[in-house]
Amino acid sequence: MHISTKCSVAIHCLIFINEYGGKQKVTSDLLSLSTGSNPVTIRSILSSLKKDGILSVKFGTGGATLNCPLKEVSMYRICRAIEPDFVSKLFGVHALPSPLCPVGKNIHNVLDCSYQKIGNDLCDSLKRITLEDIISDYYAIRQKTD
Amino acid sequence: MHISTKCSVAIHCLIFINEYGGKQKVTSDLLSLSTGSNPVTIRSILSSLKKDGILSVKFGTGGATLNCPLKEVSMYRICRAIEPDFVSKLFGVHALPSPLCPVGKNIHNVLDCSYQKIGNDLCDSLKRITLEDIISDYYAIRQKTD
DNA sequence: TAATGATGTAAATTTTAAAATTACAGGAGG
DNA sequence: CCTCCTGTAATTTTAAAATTTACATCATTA
Repeated sequence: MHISTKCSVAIHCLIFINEYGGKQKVTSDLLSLSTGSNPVTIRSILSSLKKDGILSVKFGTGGATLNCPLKEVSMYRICRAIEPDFVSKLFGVHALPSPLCPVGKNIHNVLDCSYQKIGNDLCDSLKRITLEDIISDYYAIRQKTD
Repeated sequence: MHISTKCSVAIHCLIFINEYGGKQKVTSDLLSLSTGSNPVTIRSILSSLKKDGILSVKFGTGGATLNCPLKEVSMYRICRAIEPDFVSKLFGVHALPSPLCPVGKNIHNVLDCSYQKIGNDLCDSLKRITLEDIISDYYAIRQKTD
């Protein structure tokens, strides 16, 4: 019910593929080592990103490569690829308010009004950040710490 | 790791208290009936809201009342009262990236850059919605469905 | 053409976080 | 002093996420 850690792992993978995808075969096992998450999880993440056209994975022989200019891959697109209705899962809602109470009867609709506004704002915010920005952050941080 | 359902329950309670707080004694048991969540959960939510000065709860005899003009109670304030570091829990992050990999070594810092921007935007968005807005939504919806 | 090293998925298990429950001490007011 | 309530700790239950296991399938190459 939160924006999944899968999203963080996906970004990790995308940076990795951008960095090493040309030079070597980037497999789910390799990404598993780098991210510390399970190769099956990686494969399911790559599969989602693939369906969205963000990257390609060679079946049989293996290896992932980016499929799309960095600036066209927004965080919104990544989140949506990983979890299509991530917005509606942002806020948890109590499932069983009393239908006998005027507040209980209407609370879901009332909350929806505000949560929809907030969800829209969040999407806008996510659209403003692209993989290009993230990768330039990555280079900036590497320079500082090297 | 998401914005808790406690936040939805808190809003439910605040609407209820605003509506009935003057007329009758609003106890945690009553709110439990209306929300469908446990009285202990309600008490812990009210306790958080109380600490933030949003409402008062009479100890001993019982009953909750609002303590603050509706327009001064933003969703940001509610979320923060319930869960002080809700922003940092918005995005899950994989715990153990490889320190041997240049990407793994830096990924947490890289993600922080973007997640901080998004967190700030979210806070702005939450600050723009107040209990006053929510309660006027409530009245509007009640009129439609009655 | 068989062996190798990948992907793609389904199903079961483990882990983790959230919420409910139980239990009880303590205060206000009739 | 009895009743109804709050405050809070500790335990149990529930639900969601991630890992693990297992295996069918596919391309390359030796």
